[in-house]
Parts: sequence; structure tokens; C-alpha cells
Amino acid sequence: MTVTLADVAARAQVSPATVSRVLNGNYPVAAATRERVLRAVDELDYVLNGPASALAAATSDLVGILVNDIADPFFGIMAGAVQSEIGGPGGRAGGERMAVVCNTGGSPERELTYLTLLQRQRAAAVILTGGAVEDAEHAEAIAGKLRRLTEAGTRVVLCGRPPSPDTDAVALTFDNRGGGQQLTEHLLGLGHRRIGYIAGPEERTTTRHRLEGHRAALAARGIEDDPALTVHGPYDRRSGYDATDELLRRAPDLTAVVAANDTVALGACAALRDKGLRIPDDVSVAGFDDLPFSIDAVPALTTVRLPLHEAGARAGRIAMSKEKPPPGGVATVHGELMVRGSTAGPR
Amino acid sequence: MTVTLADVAARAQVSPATVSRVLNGNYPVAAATRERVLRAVDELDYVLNGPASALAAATSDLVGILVNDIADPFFGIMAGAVQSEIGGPGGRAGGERMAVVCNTGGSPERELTYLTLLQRQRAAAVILTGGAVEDAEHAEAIAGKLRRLTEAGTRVVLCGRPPSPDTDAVALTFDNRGGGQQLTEHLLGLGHRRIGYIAGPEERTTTRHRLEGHRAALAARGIEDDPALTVHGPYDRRSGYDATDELLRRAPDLTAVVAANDTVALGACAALRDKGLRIPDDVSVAGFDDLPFSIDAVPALTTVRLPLHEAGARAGRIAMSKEKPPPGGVATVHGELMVRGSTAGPR
DNA sequence: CTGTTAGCGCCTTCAG
DNA sequence: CTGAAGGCGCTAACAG
Repeated sequence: MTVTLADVAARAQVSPATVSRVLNGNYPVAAATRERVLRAVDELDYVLNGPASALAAATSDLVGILVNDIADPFFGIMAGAVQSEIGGPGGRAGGERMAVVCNTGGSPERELTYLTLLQRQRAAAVILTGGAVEDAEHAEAIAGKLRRLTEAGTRVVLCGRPPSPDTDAVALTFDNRGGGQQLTEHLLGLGHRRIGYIAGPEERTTTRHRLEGHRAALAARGIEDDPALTVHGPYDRRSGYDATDELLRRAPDLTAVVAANDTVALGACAALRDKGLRIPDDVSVAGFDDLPFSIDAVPALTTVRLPLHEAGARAGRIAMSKEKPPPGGVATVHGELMVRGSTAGPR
Repeated sequence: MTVTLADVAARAQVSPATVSRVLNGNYPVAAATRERVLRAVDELDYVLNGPASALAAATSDLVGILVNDIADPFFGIMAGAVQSEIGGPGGRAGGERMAVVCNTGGSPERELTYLTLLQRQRAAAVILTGGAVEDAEHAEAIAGKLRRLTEAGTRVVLCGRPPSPDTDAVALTFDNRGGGQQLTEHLLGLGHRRIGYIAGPEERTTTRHRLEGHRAALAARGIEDDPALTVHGPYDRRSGYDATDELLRRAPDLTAVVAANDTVALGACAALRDKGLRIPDDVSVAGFDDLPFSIDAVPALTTVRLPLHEAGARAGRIAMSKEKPPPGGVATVHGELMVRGSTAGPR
């Protein structure tokens, strides 16, 4: 049968407790004894039983990272960064912590399900990335879960997501509103007045904030917001393509298109090209996020760079208590406008 | 303190065993009783203790997915697909299985560490995606782990990775060799004779197989393989950019560049453009994988499409025993040549 | 520094 | 269909 800690103890001629101590390295053990135990572990090819150890210690080495879409580099970059910070020695049971990323698909139900699963596993920490769905009921359900999670000793960090009120969750929020505003200001500064806006899915914080920034920039210039110039859709290429067709139909006079993110912007570029329109000569295009491929678009995409890696790493450190949480538990992470070839003055 | 199954039992006026039975739904329980238990669960806001249940049942609901780079959509797409198939009811403890993706960063050590962690957790299944490092020692270490994993009842599936000999792991292998060959044949058919090749990192199966395909195509035409025309590098944009510079320096007469994958190809395109070379007029470029952004490159990238989503989904189903493993435990998944604007005849 | 002793919370025979 | 009882493998006080 499967070899247990007791087997190791027997072979090393020590008590189970001692074996446990050398394995967890959190208690003094004589060098000679430790040596003997380690050898026994090796000879027996022993592997600690995670569930048993988690049960006894009432905590596990699991760190959960929730993402909306694992196929989207936006999340992949953050998840990878988080993970690079949570590993390494220091945890229980051999020192290795296990980062697990959970793909919610943007569905609040799955988000809740995963949080419950993580709660079940007595996760050491949970990090939620990306925008949240704006539904009072779900927000409350999530907040409740987060509350129970923190009460149970799980550290919760939100990365790229607004704070969750009445919760001990630390939040690193992206300044989507400010970024959106900068972007549109840039376009207005170039002389554009008829700007199409391809927003993300409705009812999501990210979508709303970016759109608000856009409108704020418009308002600041006294430009009336034409509802016909805004179209909503998912965060994918196809949506950008279709939305651009639609915008062009509604407003053939538009001179610029702002997309909810870079992926959508690429779709917009494709639609424009297929219509024989040149970028930026006929229509300027801008994205958001500055994902790695954006600089390789032709022309290179003007966008707002979000420090995804840095934010993820910081979230990871906070989750591991390697870094102090920001005062008030909330920090705003700003984007940086990257002006490139896809935007220019209107013809 | 935290509410336990016993608390629920007390409130519902049944025995703990009964509560366990309704929670796991794997045993007949009177409808009225179940109702009562469920209500108690709800009122008490009870959450099953994962470790305890895993300990008692000697198995968990965890399914591990190992990827080389979580920020790369190549892996994200597969991971997402796997996960879409492993969820849903049918598992123990509430019916939800938990897919966790683990980022190895392409390091064999971390791969081993994660496998040990998953073994520790008594994972229900483990899926390894993408190419493997070609080092006899590591290959044997991994094979040993996989063997022990399967012996312990964990189902192991390799997705996009060659079979692991002397192992019960099911393998869905990509036909990288065939794809590479097709691609180069396409270029040769267009009339190219001096073709630069930007290979992936050395010592990896994917790199070697794609390169072998390329050379096989060359050999079939009786073209001598010029070592100066091959450069190795990581699977990223930067590598494609630098390698292209290097190739151009070594062989100013080349008329085409084949990249290890699409991301590298984008870097190659950027380098070419920065040198004032036109694609495909001056130099043709081809990639591999057909990631979503590849069609939006300008010109659109000629590449080999790998059915990443389908393969991942199938791996997930096999891991969950929802689908029969292929005969012999090995299946080859073929790519499809996608000819687009980035390749044309040499000037 | 090391051994002994109790559980951690749940599942699973075995009776009833 | 339901209850009682034992143990899954490990950790965490306590002693020594």
C-alpha cells in the first residue's frame, strides 16, 4: 500500500512527530536525525499526504487565482506574475506552495463555485483578477464569500478589480476611468470629434469605468455624447470586427474608433481594412491594456499600458504577507498612454 | 468555530452519516430527509471540509493542468478547453471538480515539483500540456512520477506532448514534424530556396520535431541544409526579432523566414519591417500554431493551425473517463496548413 | 532535541 | 433507508 509517515518513522527509527518536523522544517531537529529521516523518505519514495496534513493543520498550501478568461494574455500575465511570488520556501509541508488558477469564464456562478471550492480546500490565499460583474445580488454573494474566507484565515486580494465593500479584501484597482479619459483626450487633441466606442460587455466594472473615462473626456470638451457611437460586445476580436461594421453603418463620418481592449481593437482594424479604409489615414484606432502583440499590429496600436505583471506580483506578495497592504486596503494602479502609429489627426 | 458536518446533522436531527450521504449523493436517502439536511446546510452556511473528505475517501476532486507558460494563449486555450470538460457534476462532494492550472515556466524542476504537489493532493487526474524538455534524466524522473501517479489512481493525459514510455499516460501528440514539413514544402513550392529558420529553445521536443519537418522537406528537394540558416531562441517575440536580425546578417540573400511559432513570427515581421523589407514582397514569413492574433497580422500570417481547443477538450474528456482513450494510448493530432498573405513567391 | 497522546472532519463498512 | 463506530494520515500540544 501507499507509504505513510509512520513507515518513514519506523525506517528512520524515530517517532512520527520527528518526521513531521523535519518535513515541515519548522522546528529544531538534530542534523544527524534529519539526515536519517531524509534518507528514509528518499528510500521509501515517500510523499506527504496533503489532505491529511491540511486536515490536521487546519490550513493548506493552496493559493487560488481566479481569472475571467485563461486564454486571454491579460489574465495569463497577471496569473503568472502572482504565481512567481507565491512560490518558494516558507510554506508548510516541504516549503512549496501551490498556485492554482481557476477559470471562471466571467460567470458569477462559477466565480462563486470556485470560491466555495477554495474555501473547502482551506486555501491559504485567494486572488481575484479582472473586472467584476455589476449585479447587486452577485456582488453581495461574492462579498459574503470573501468575508467568510477571510474570517477563516484565508487572505483575499483583488487585482485589477474594484474594492469589495465591507470586506477585508485588499484591492489593487486599475485606473480604468483615468486611462479611458487620457486615451480619448489624446484623440480629441488630434482633432477628432466623431469617435466610435466599442465597449466591453455590459454590467462589468471594467467596461463601465473605461466608458466613463471616455465620456468624461468628451464632456470636458463640451462634446455631446452620441449614443449611436457606442456599441457593446464581448472582449474578443470578433466583437471588434462586428462592432466596427455596425459603427460604420451608423456613422459613416466617424474618424476614430476606441476599443475596450487591444484584442477588440485588432478586430476593429481588420474590419476597417476589409472595408478598404486605411489606419490611421482614414480612421484612427486605439486599444487598452497594451498586450504584447499590440506593438506588432500594423500600424502599431495606440493604447493604455497597464502594468499587469507588476500588479500581479504585488498582489502575490501581499497575499503572502511579504509586502504590507496599502493603507486603507486599497491602492490604485495607473495606466500609461502609449501613443503609436494607429492614431493620427483626421483627414 | 467553523461549522462541521456534525453540526448540520444535529440541526437536521439525523446522523452525520446521513448528511454525508446526501452531500455526496451517492446513496439513497429519503426525499424528506434530504430536504431537511439541505435546509440545515443552508441555514448553517456549511461548507464541506475538502481535506477531511479527501483524507477519508483517499481521493480528491482536484484535476491538475500543467502548462509551460500561462501567459501564452497556446497554453491558455488548451487549459481552458480541458477545464470546460472536467467540470460539471459527477464528482464527489457536491459534484464539482476543481481544475487547477499550474505554471511550470518550462522548467523541468517545477514540473516535477508540481507533479509531487498534485500527488500529495491525491489529484483525480493530471494533464500535461505542450512540449517536454529532452533530457534523459528528467524524462526518466517525470516518467517515474507519472507511473507512481497512475499507480495511485490518478489518471494522466499528455496533451500536445509525445508519449512517455513505460507509462500508463495517454498521449495526444501534435504532429509537429508533419506540420513543419508541410510549411516548408509550401515555401519551396513557391520557389524559395534560401529559407531562414528560427527554432524554439533547444532540447525541447516541439523544437526538434518542427525543425526535423523543415529539414525533411528540404532534403526531399535535394536542398542542402545550411546550418547558418538556423537560429535557436525562446518562444517569444523578442527572440524572433533578434534572430531575424542575425539571420539577415548571416544570409542577406534569404527570401523566407520560418518561425518556431506565431509569436516568434510576429517578432520576425517587426524586424523585417524595421529594416525596410516588405512582407511578402522581399521576404516571406510563416509561423506555427495559428493563434487568434495571427490572422490579424499584416499581412495575415501563413501558419499551421493546431486544433488546440479540440485537443484540450479531448484530453479533458479522457481524463474524466468520458471518452475512451485512443488505441494503444496514443493518438496523433494533425495540423492544417493555413496559407495567407505573409508568404508569396520570391522576387 | 525527541517521544507520546489526542484529535482534525469526514467516509464507510456493518448492523438495524 | 438510517445510525454507530472505527480509522484515513498527519500535526500540535505536552512531557521528558
